[in-house]
Amino acid sequence: MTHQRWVIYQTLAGTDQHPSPEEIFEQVCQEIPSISLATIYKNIKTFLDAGLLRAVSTPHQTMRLDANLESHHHLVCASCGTIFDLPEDSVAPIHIKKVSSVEFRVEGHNVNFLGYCGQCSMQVSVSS
Amino acid sequence: MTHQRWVIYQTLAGTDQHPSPEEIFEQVCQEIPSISLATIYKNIKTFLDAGLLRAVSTPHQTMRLDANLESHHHLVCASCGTIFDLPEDSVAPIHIKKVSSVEFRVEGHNVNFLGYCGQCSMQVSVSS
DNA sequence: ATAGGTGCAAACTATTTGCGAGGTC
DNA sequence: GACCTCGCAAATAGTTTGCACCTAT
Repeated sequence: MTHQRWVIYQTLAGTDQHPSPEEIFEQVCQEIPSISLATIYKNIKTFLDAGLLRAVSTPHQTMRLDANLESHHHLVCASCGTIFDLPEDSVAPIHIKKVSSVEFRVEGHNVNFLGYCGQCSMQVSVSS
Repeated sequence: MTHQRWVIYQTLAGTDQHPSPEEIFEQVCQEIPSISLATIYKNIKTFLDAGLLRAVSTPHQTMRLDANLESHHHLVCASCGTIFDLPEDSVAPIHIKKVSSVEFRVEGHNVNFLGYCGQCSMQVSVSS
């Protein structure tokens, strides 16, 4: 809608990198030197809410630790943030068919299933 | 080695939750009321370095955004943090065989392959 | 005219660091 | 005794918010 919103979105859409808010800020600054970092954040939030954008990692506001060193996967509740373990054998084996163009040495992988836990699932159903 | 380190580790190992540093702190506080949050963080770092502990989400120090709304996966470099996209069809279809005991409504999933990108791969080889 | 967006500065939250005191081997 | 760890407090990084002004419809 506004010029700055447009430029921010173009910057995000026009890259295959996965920029941080700070990086967006620096890029947009070249077009709109007067822009403020707060505007970047506010717009990112708007885009996220609108579903035009996704954050790459699972959305914990803080670090989450795991002393279970065996390979396993996670169920992450999008609402309350609770993480449940999922034993590796609950999921069919995973392997990359071909690593397109990128040179990359894979050491491990981890699947995050995003969804709603029993509790939140109910609350959402009730409140909607 | 020290008492506090022992208690912190026991707390981490003795839960199937995925606690935040803050939560660890509160738990350990009940045994060692004089402990400081900085000690928790220092020990977590020690454990992470030693490989006794893992952080659940991919380790960006900051939010990473993605305007590509199609389902796809990520290659995350453990060294430099760069994220590469991997088209969904590069990976065999994923599905949960059975959701063990947990009630959970899955809405989506995402695979993160952790490893080393071409650049960092070389540097590691050279420096080691 | 009105709703919503912007920029600034201040507030917050999560995490890290420096340093002197104290515990461990 | 040397070295590492602890606890405190201050510093830093990332993100959010309040507010007054401005702009598009």
